[in-house]
Amino acid sequence: MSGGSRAGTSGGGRPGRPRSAEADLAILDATRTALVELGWSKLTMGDVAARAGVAKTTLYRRWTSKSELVVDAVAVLFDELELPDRGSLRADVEGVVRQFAALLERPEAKTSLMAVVAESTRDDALRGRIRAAIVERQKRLVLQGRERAQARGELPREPDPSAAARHADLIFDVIAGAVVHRLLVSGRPVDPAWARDLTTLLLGGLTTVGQTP
Amino acid sequence: MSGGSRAGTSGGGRPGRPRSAEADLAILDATRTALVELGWSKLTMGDVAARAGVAKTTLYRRWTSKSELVVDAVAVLFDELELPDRGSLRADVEGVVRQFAALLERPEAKTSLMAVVAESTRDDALRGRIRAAIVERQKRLVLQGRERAQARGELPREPDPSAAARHADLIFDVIAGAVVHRLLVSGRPVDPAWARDLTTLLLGGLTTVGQTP
Amino acid sequence: MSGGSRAGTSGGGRPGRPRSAEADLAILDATRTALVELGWSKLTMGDVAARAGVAKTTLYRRWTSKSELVVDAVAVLFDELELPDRGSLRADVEGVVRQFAALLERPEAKTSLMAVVAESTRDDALRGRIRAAIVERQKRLVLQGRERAQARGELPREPDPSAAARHADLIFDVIAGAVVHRLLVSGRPVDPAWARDLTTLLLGGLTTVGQTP
Amino acid sequence: MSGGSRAGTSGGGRPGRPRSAEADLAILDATRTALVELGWSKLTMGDVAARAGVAKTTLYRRWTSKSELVVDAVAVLFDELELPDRGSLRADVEGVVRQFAALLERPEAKTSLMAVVAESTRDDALRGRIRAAIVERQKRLVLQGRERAQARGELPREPDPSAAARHADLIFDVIAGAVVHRLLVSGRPVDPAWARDLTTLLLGGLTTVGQTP
DNA sequence: CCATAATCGAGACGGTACGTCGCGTCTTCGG
DNA sequence: CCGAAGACGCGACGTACCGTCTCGATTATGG
Repeated sequence: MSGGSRAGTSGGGRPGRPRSAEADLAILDATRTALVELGWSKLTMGDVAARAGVAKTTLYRRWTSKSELVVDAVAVLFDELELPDRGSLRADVEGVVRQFAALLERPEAKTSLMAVVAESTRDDALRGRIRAAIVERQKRLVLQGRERAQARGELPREPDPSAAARHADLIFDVIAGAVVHRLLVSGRPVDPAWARDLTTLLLGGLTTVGQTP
Repeated sequence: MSGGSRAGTSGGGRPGRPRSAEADLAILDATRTALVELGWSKLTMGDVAARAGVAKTTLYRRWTSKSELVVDAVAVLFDELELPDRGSLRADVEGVVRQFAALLERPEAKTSLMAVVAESTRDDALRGRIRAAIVERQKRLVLQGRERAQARGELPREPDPSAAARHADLIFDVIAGAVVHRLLVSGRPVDPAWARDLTTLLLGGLTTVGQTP
Repeated sequence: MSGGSRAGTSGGGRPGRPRSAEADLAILDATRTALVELGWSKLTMGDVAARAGVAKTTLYRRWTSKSELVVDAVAVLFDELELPDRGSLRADVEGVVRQFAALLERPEAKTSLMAVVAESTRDDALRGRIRAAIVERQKRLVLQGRERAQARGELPREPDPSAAARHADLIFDVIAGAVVHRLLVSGRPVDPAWARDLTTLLLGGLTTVGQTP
Repeated sequence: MSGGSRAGTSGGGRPGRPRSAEADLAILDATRTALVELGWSKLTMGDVAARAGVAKTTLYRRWTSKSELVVDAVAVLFDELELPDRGSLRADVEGVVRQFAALLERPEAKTSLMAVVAESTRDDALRGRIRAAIVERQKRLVLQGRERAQARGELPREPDPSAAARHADLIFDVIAGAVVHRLLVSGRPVDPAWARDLTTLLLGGLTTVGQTP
């Protein structure tokens, strides 16, 4: 979780005292709590360490920067994303929209997501971490929704895989981007009416896009 | 510009030495330069002041935080946005998409925009400043494009003004959101093909949305 | 008072608006008040100006530094020093001791005297101002006391004027120095017993010194 | 030395990295050097830190104000004070006078002593620090001189201990006060003639005072 | 009766230093 | 080797005063 580099628990193990797994959890918990309380810019490594009842050293041994720590702390929220089958493409799309919105309205996510994205414009490693921990988890829903719609016959199967990827990327950027923009830039809620309108726009556009290779 | 709080042209001018207009310009210039060089997180108030040949106090007298300063410094970039009439709704939409993208690929904008949005999740005054200085300037293009399309007869005139506003907001969130997400989150360029695809999706969806009040 | 450089009121007077005499008094008053409240190190020029209801410019036009201002503000306290004839050398000496002490126990004086002396170790102009405004006023009492004692026949007249000056200087340094040291360094009060003891010591020593030219 | 608050030699030493003793010495050295170069009022904490090759925080961790730092830095000068037995009371007294004077003519001392005394009029903790670090070291010489004179039979032993203390305090205030006043207020040197005159006055007065309980 | 000129208040200006905060590293001790 | 504790060098923060400089508005004298 923290870096994917833990030695396996079995098989000898390296010498010396092993790292405390409790510490990891305590730190990530503390990070989320502090994010809600303080927001991104007031959050400090020292404060997180203190809340977690852990020394700063322990923290830096696992995460080298605030950004990486926050990405990992927030990532778990995106594990909750799931796409229950609602029976129709329209219902599924609307479900995705609302799940994205629900997640982004949680203060931990709202406060930190834009901030780490901003940081990542100058830090490729961070960008990779964000993609792996967050973006791909979101994208999975879009892909899953398309798969179902195709199984239902609501959408044709795209024979060209690269075109298929292009379309999925576009849909994803539109859904995620529109929701984020609505919430954080326009500063207005994602209410049912707006979710429905966005869905309608997407469904209307989907066919058109599909037809123009 | 700096605060919108000048005493106004009438009256007799308030007592004391007036603020230096040169300083304002020098500071905003210095801010943009420093943003390009250092990025948001390495940018410091003291550095900006030094570059502008100005005392730190002069800077704090006008802007109370880095965020506000950067918003004002970046705002002028968004004044350049214009919508030349390209003859058709499709061409105009694509033009808007590419202008947004071109702006967001400038390092001053890319680095700072997400950061100030992140800050604004905890600061309503900042949110307002962003809206006034940046968002409204972008939205204007969308409104102007619709107006032209209606004049050309490509789009029907929406009789209900609140529905009209809702639709315009949606279109704006989709365009701006998708472009931002593509560039900063997905980390891929807004090339002509993608711009065309997004435009196709929007045009396909526009009619659908319009029909469902 | 402020600089001794005013052109005489009569005989033309220079052009332009004359300086406000009220301002001078208000400033010196404000200085004393602020000294009592804040002490030397917390006293600021801006604060004095504000208390006096005067612009900083007005203040700097008259005094170039905090030290000079404070010397002038405190000087008037030393004008009150007087030596009523108490009928005997012993009584007069004790009177001088107690007057010095009474003055130095006033907070304006206590706080500022040592401070300006400290400043004067690096500033000859200030040293001169202190001597003229404060030290000479104190010394006058010692000279006057000796004069009376000589008139009474309690002390012989010293024929050599330079020896006379030397002795007076010594006595003065001893009285003033001992009182200051007692109050500010040792931090103990100049009570009647101590004043009597010092006087006794001085009277005992006076004859001895006088005899060794 | 730095604050007298070390945990003591017993126990086990408190947790965490211990404070650097080198830093303490470097800071006090730097303070003395800077005092000579700049004087009290131009001395800044930042400058001292830089000279000592130390961070400002390290400095503030040990001393909370310029005054306290300077007291500790100057205190070591007063450790050098010693009273070699010169064979007679007169010679010993004159020795004390000249040692005080020699010390006060060193620029570190001259510049700072009055300043910290001035500060101490508003700060009891500082006053205590001054007394412990400086005044008591001086006073020791006076007590030692009296002891020797009594051993030699030049002075009677005072049976009443409180009267003995009172007399010693008086002598000390007179010597130290007179020397300080001569040097810093009157601004004249403590030359041999003046030292002899002061000594004569003291010796003449000593007997008198002793006789009046 | 106006021109000249120094004053006044106000407050912005370029600076310097402040004392604090957070960073990320290091040094200690104990487990 | 880990972990807590905490000192360390560093760099930025935002504030306080400094002493100077415009401003417009007074208030004198002198032509």
